[in-house]
Amino acid sequence: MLVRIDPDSPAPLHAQISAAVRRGIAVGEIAPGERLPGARDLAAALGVNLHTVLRGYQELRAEGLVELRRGRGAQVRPDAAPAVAALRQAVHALVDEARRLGLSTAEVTEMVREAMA
Amino acid sequence: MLVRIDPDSPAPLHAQISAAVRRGIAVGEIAPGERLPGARDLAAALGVNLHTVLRGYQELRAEGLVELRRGRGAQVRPDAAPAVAALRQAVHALVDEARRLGLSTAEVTEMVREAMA
DNA sequence: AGACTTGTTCTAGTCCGTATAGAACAGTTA
DNA sequence: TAACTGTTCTATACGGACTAGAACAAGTCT
Repeated sequence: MLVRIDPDSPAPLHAQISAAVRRGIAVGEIAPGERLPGARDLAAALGVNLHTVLRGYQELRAEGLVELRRGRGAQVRPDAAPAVAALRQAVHALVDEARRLGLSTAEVTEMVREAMA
Repeated sequence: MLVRIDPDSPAPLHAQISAAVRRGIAVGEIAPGERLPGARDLAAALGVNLHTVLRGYQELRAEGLVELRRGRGAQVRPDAAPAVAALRQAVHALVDEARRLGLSTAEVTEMVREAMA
């Protein structure tokens, strides 16, 4: 499991961490039941404080994606997964509307690129 | 034109202001060429500082939705087509969800490219 | 049982973005 | 000219994000 962080991003570090794990689950990089790296280990690897990582993990727990237990660590809940399918569906709806307006692929992807920036 | 603000929202006030105007354009509440309320007036109406409103307006200018000129005020650009604004809003929503999932810009644009093909 | 690991909780401090406030400035309009 | 409107500047206050260190509690492993 790989977690990347951008210190220059306006997004809070804890949000970036939870997003990275969320993405891993959504894409299938992280399987349900799998253990996440220990908070102290990940904090050291990212050059970030322990509490920052814990906060990201706790956000994931609040969403029901992972379980946190002392001694055991953070574990992806067995019933976690979809999300990406829903996103893909939203993309289709968006693309249909864009096509109806006569926008090109380049124009739409550029809008996405701008919005992501 | 009606702009609503929620002081308790975690979203910054300037972002709420620009979002409200963006939505107004998208839904057609605000027509292209129409003038937005003066920054000082809107600030007083919302119980907010002048600079906060101006910042929201400037965000809209950065997106190409409005023009700002001294003495004239804020004016919705003639080419700010409501439909496109609506699509832009949809893109924003999609991008927000994608970001929440931790997807990269490349991954999202690729999903769009596939869907457009 | 005992040692170790891991999340939990607490206090405390720094840093930065948000928002406020006031003032002076520069185009636009009537 | 006079009033209006965005622009720019300085300054202050507040809160969230992040860091830091420590003690604590539940689970794991030998």
